[in-house]
Amino acid sequence: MTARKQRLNPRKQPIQNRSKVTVDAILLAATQVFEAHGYAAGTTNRIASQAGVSIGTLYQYFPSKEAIAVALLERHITDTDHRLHEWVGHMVVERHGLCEALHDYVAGMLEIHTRQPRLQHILLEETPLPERVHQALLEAEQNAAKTVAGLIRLYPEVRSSCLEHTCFVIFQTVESLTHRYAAHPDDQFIPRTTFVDEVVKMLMAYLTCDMPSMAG
Amino acid sequence: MTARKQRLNPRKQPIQNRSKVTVDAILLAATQVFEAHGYAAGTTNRIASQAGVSIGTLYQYFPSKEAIAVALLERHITDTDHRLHEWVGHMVVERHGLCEALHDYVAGMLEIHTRQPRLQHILLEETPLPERVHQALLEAEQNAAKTVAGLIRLYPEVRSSCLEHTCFVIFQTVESLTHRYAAHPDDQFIPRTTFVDEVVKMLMAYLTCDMPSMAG
Amino acid sequence: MTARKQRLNPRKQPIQNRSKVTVDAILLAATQVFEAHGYAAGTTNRIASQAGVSIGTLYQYFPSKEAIAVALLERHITDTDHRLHEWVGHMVVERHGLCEALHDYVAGMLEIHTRQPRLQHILLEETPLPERVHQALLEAEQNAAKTVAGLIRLYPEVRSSCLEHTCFVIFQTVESLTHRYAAHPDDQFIPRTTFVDEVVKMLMAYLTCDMPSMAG
Amino acid sequence: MTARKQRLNPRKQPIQNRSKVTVDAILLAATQVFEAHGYAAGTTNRIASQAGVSIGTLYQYFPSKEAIAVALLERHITDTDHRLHEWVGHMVVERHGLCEALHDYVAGMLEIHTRQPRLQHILLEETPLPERVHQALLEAEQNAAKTVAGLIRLYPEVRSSCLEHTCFVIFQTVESLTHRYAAHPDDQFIPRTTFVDEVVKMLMAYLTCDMPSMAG
DNA sequence: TATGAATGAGTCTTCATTCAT
DNA sequence: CATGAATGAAGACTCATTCAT
Repeated sequence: MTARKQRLNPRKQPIQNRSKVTVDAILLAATQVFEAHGYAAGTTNRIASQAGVSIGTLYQYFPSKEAIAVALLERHITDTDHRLHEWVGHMVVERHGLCEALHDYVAGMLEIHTRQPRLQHILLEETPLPERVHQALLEAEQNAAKTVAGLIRLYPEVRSSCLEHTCFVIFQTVESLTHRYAAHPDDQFIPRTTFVDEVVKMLMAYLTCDMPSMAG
Repeated sequence: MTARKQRLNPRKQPIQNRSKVTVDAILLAATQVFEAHGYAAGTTNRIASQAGVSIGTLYQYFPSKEAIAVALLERHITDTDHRLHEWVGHMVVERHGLCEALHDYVAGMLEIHTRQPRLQHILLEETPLPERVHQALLEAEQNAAKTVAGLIRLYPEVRSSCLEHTCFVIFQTVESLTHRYAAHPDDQFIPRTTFVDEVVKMLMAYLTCDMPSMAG
Repeated sequence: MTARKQRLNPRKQPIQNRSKVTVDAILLAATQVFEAHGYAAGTTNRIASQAGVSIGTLYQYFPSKEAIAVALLERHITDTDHRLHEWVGHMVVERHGLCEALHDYVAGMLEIHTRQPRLQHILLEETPLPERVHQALLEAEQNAAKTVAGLIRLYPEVRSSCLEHTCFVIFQTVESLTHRYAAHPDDQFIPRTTFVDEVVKMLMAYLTCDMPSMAG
Repeated sequence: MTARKQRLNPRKQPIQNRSKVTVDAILLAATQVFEAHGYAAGTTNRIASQAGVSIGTLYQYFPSKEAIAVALLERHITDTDHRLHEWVGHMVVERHGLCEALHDYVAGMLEIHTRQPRLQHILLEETPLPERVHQALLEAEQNAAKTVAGLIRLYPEVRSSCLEHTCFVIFQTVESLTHRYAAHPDDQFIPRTTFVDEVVKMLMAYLTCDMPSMAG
C-alpha cells in the first residue's frame, strides 16, 4: 500500500516524516534557545544551529521568527490540554480522593513549569502575537477550567454556587502560582513540598468550606 | 511678596525641579513604551521621543537602557511597599473585618496591575538585571509577606500553623492572580467584581477553615 | 579531466577563495581608509563600502573594528619579516658590499613606508591593541634587529663592541627615519636620493668608524 | 599710571591675565587628557572639567576641539624652538666639546619625549590639521636644522660636504629615535643610558668620520 | 531542497557644539 | 562672561531575512 509511494521516494524516510523530524528539531531547539536567552536574544541563527540545520532550512519551514513562537505556543496549548485530560482520566480511574487529586494536579503543574520556567512567559508576554493566537489561548484556558470542573463535580464534598467560576479561579491560581514559584524559586524561604501542601490546603478550603459568597 | 525674589530667578521652575521633571518624564515615557512594546522592542529613542526630550538628554540622566529599567523597578518596589503599609494602617485604624480587609487588598492590587499590566513582568522577566536588584526584589516580597502577616495576625478567627508561610502564599496568590487577570482580562468569562469576590472567598477559606496540614 | 568535477561546483571560484577574496578586500579597504582618515575616523561603514561589501559582511569576517586592526598589524609584521629575510638572502647571494647592502635596506624601507606612510603608526599608536599584540610587535622588532645583525656580522669592516645593541639602533634608526620622511616628505628641502645617501653614510660611519664607546 | 585702569576693572587680576590663566589651564588640561586618552577619546568635556572650567567657558576661548590641538601644536613648536636655542647658547657659553654637546642634545630630547610620549604623535598624526599648520611645522623643523647647524659648524672636527643636509638628518634622527624610544621603551632590551650613548656614537661618527658621499 | 554568505535597517550609545539663563 | 542642560548627527555592531548556488 505504501510500498508504491516508497518507490517514488527512495529516501530512507518518507518525505512527510523528514519534514516532521526537521520541524520537531527546530521547535525543540527554539524551546531551548528561548528558554536560555529570551525571545529577543534568541536569534534564528542560534535556533537553526542548535537544531542542526542551516538558517535557510529553518526559513523553509517557518516563514518568520514569529511563526516559530506561534507554533510553539500552539503546541504548548495542545500539550497542556492533553495532560489535563490524562490527569482527569487517571483520577477517575484510580478513584483518588479530592485532596490527592489536587495534590497531583498542583505537583504536576509545578513540575512542568520547573522544566521550562521562562518559556510560557516568553511566548505570552515577549512575543508580539497575532490576535487569533491570543483568542485561542483564552479559549484553551476556559476549556481547561471546564475540564477541571468536570472532575471536581464528581466529589460530593465540594460546595460551590458556581462551579464554572470556582474552577476558573482554581485553574488560574494553580497556573500562576506554580509558574511564579518555578520562575523565582524562593526555596530559602519556603521549601517546595511545603509550598505544594499550602496551595493544596488553600484549594481544599476554597472548595469545601461553607462560606457565604460575599461578606456576611 | 515673592515677586521680587522671583525676578532674580526668572525660571518657571527651580533648577532642582527641572532635572526632576525631566527624569520623571523619561521614567513615565519608559513605563509607557515598555508597557506597549516590551523591553527589547522598547528602544531608547522611542522612550526619549515619547518623553519629549532628545536621546542625548536621556543619556544625561541614565547611563544605559538597563539603568532606566532598574530605576523603574526600584520605584515600583518603593511604591508597592508604601501602598501596602498604607493599606495596613488604614485597616487597623478603621477596624475593618478580615473579609473587608482582604477585599480591599485584592481590589487594590488588581487596580495597580490593571493600570500597568505588563510592566512588572517585563521588568522581572525580560530585563537582564544585576543580581542585587533581584535580591532587593526578593527581600521586598518577603517583607511584604511579613507586613501582611502583621495585619492578619490581629484577627482572632485566623487559624494557621505557620503564619509566615500562610502569608507568603497569600501574598503570592494575590500578586500573581491579579496580575494575570489584569494582563489578560477574561472579562467575557468572569466579570471583575466576581473575580475579586472569588479570590477573597478563597483567601478567607484558607485563613479561617480548620484543615489538617496535609491529607487526613 | 577536471571538467566534470567542475560542473558539480559551477562557482567561478572555489569556496575557500571566495572568503579569502572578501577578507582581502576588507583588509585592503581598511588599509586605505585608516591611511586616509586615521583609526578613530576610519569607520567600519566606510571600510565596508570601500571594500564593496555590506557592513554585515564585514562583521561576518571580523568580530570588531579592533580585530581588523590586529589582522592588519599581524599581516604587516609577517610581511616585514619576509622582506627582511629576503633582503638578507639576496645580499648574501649577491655578495654585495656593506655599503650597497645598507643602501638597499634603507631604500627598501623607505619604499614600504612611502606606500603606506601612516598605517604603521596608526596601528601602533592610535589603536588600543591587546597586550599580546604589543608583545608580538616587540618580539618582531628584536628579531628584526637580530636578522640585521646576522647579515652585518659577515662584513669584516664592521667594528662594534656589542653587535646586538648596534643593530638594534640601526634597525630603529632606519625604521623611524624612513617612516618620518615618508610621512612628511620634505622633498623641497632635501631630495629623496640625497636623504637615502645621507642615512647610509651615517650608518656606515656608525658601523665602521673606530670610536670609543663614550667620551674619550 | 596703571592705577586708573585698575579702577575701571576692579577685579583681582587684570582681564588679560584672567583670560590667559583660563587659556593656560585649558591647554594644560588638553595636554594631559590627550596624553592619557588620545585625540578622539579626549573629549572636550573631559578637557573642560580637568581644567576646572565649564564646557561653555572652553568654547568661549576655543571655537572648536581642533583649535585646541592647533594651539597645543603651536605652543609645542615655540617651546621646542626655545629649548633648542637655549641649548645652543649653553653649549657655546660653556665651551663643551662636540661629544658632550650631542649627548646633552640627545638626552634632552629623550627627556622631553619621555614626559609626553604620545602628545607629539597625537598632534601630528591623529589630528586633522589645516595645511598651514603643517607648513609651519615643516618650517620649524628646517629652522631647527639650521640652528643645530649653527652650533655644529663651530666644531672644527666636523667634516661635512653639506652641513645643512647633515644637520637635517641629525635633527630628524634625534627627533624620531628619541620619540620612538620614549613611546615604546624597550628597556628590557637596551637600557636608556646605553641607548643615548649609542645614538651619540652614531652621530659623532656621522659628523667626524671622513667618508665619501656615496659608494666607493 | 538545503545551504550559508550577503544584506541593511535598526539598536544602543557618544560627544562636539549651542544657547537660554 | 560663565554655565551646563540640551541637542542630534554619527558610529560600532546585531540579526531577521533573502537568494544564488
